[in-house]
Amino acid sequence: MAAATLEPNASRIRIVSATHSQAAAATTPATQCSSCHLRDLCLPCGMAAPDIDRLDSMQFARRKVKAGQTLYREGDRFQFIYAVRTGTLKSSLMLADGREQVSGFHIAGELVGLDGAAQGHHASATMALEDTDICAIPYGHLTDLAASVSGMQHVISRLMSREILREHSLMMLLGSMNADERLAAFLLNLSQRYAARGYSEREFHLRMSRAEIGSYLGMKLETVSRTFTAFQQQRLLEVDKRHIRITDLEGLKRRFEVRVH
Amino acid sequence: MAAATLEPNASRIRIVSATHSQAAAATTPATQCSSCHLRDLCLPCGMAAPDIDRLDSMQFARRKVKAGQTLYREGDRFQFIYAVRTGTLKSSLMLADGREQVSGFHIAGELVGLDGAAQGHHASATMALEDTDICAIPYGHLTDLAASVSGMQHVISRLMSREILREHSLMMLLGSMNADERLAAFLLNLSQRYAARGYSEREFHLRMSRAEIGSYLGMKLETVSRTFTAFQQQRLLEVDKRHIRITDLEGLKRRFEVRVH
DNA sequence: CGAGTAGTTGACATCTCTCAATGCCGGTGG
DNA sequence: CCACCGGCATTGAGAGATGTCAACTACTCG
Repeated sequence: MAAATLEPNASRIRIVSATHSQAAAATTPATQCSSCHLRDLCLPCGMAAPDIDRLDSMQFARRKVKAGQTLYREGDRFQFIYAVRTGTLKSSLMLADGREQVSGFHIAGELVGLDGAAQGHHASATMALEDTDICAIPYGHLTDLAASVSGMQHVISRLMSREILREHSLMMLLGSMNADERLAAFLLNLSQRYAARGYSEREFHLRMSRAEIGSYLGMKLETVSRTFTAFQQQRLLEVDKRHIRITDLEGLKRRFEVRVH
Repeated sequence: MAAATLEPNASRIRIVSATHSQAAAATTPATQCSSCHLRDLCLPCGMAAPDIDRLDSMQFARRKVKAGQTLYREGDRFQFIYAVRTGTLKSSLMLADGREQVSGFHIAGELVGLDGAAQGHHASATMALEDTDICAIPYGHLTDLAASVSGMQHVISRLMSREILREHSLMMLLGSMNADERLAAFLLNLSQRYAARGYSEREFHLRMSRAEIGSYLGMKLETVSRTFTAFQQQRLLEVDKRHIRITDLEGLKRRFEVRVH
């Protein structure tokens, strides 16, 4: 439903900024990892300096994705993985009957699109929730590089394995937690990710709707909304639409006693 | 709970067959991929003949795991991935309060343990549901090989990406399906996997308890049981404890119109 | 100003869980 | 050999959580 209403919007936007077409070369200047402020979070994370230099030789294309525009759709050929520079994306899968399952939200420094490596085409669709800036990393070049630079092989596996872990904890959440625990886990996860990027861990702005949060957490938007107000009444949060202030971080953590490592 | 009652059992067994200790070298003769009857499903799947020959040079150790015994535990050092030769395994994660979330069941020709690659230790535990025979594949050797054999790099990424896809569909299942759809999806998935191995797609024996199925599908064992009887009343299945006969495969598919393709 | 979108809230329906009783089976020990 | 026990599965009744439907508000965009 959300997808159905948003797609026309996406194409409207595409007409305005027609240069940003799917899978096209960059319109903005290329970028080097070594000088990127996200280098400690993103692709080069954990790499040795000489290996990062090799990455620089690849000159990743930059691209802007407007709010509501899709980066790739389910079934699109897998050519790139994408590093988020600024902004927020969501990935989602579709059931035949139109039900949407949001499989992830991605913020600055995170990598998107690895799900395509198995079959050569993307298994999910990814859309910008706000105006977003990305690096497009040609996957083929990356694996070529891995053949010559021994450390690179490890980097790729680590990226994928990290993705597997991420999905593990989502499965945990969906499989064995109730609504309170799910929302608490979600907010704490976001909080940590913002904190790692130097933003406040207690106060942030959600870029996604209640329906999108609900889909991600396996619950309906009304339940998300009710859980937000419940948390507010328990003095864990202050909520004003999409603006969140965590007033009792410890209390929130107590809701969600997961030992996800 | 399941884990707590089964662990002592595992160690009892270990005393009896003391040679099969965690992460130890094989006690059974090593095996070559090229002559394995599972080669088209397992690790070498999709590889060129010369590359498979390179695999053979690694001489994977074989190991037996008795029913109830664990292959690795959460937190164990990640050294091997394991290929199932015969038998069935389950992987699971634990919440701090003891709730278990089964994250997968693995049968012949499937690979287990890749979740450890990100952090160097396993994020889940894996246990045999029946007497099981595996190949232990040293992950370090595999990545070394990837550095010299260009095709191998691709194989590893494909394996991991496949794991990501598998978890995607589980997320879909947990996030947006009801009890009927979940159980139908589970049975159809099993059916397909057995069919791919030359077994009947309509009749098979479940190696896991109702509680384990329930944990995997995010529902309670009673609900699993009730759903089985409902399917039986609708003439979709014949169920006798763990023996399943699918009498209306198409009808079952209609329950679960997922386009996970 | 009017239409559309997002969010909140209430009332009620439905689904799944919880607790409890029972049956079945295989293994063990008298 | 049989009685007993423990584990697994099934079933019922009732509770509780979440979903559904609908009304209402606030806000944005044209």
